[in-house]
Amino acid sequence: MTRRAVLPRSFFARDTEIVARELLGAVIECTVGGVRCSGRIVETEAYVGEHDAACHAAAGRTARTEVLYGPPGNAYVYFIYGMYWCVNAVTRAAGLPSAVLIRAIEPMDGLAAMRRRRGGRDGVALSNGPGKLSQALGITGPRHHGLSLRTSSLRIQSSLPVPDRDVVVTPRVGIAKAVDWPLRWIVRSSPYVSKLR
DNA sequence: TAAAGGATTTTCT
DNA sequence: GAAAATCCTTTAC
Repeated sequence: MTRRAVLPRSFFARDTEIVARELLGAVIECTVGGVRCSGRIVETEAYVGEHDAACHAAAGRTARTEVLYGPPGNAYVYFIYGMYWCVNAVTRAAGLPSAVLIRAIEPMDGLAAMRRRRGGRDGVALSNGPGKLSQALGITGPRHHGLSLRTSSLRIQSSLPVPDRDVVVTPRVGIAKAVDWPLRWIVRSSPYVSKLR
């Protein structure tokens, strides 16, 4: 089995845009009930602070956004549209609410479990979206918790960096409040990037 | 291929 | 009470 270093907190304690870029190629892993699933991150999105209209912290410090104000390297997991979960890595420093949403992964380990959780779907439909990959990896509540990405069963590990020529930045999708804020990073060659709108 | 509507619950106004 | 960092199905062109 390939050994990968779990990313240190210092990795996340930097500008959100940089972390979003460098998370491309990293491996996110989640073990539930002894079953380990993982995938290579191919799409991320940065949410930077209270002045970012699309960031949940734009609403200020509330019970929901408390995790965003905590230390970097924690996972901000939230429930959306009454159905789906989304996973973020908290960035910068405590008191500076910001995070990177993991938008798509290429499945690596635990294919059978991912297919089962995704209702028998396969191929890119397995994880080409933030709600899909969370479901495939088995990531669920409690609401907006702050599990450490170093010590919990949900981890992000280093991998080979994705070369610049294979990376593109595009405007955000699906967020009417900040469509002109180009903080969405994707691996151009990956078929798993989410659908453009 | 694109657009529209539904599912379903939390969150903040 | 309205909107939401989504996804899936159905309907229209």
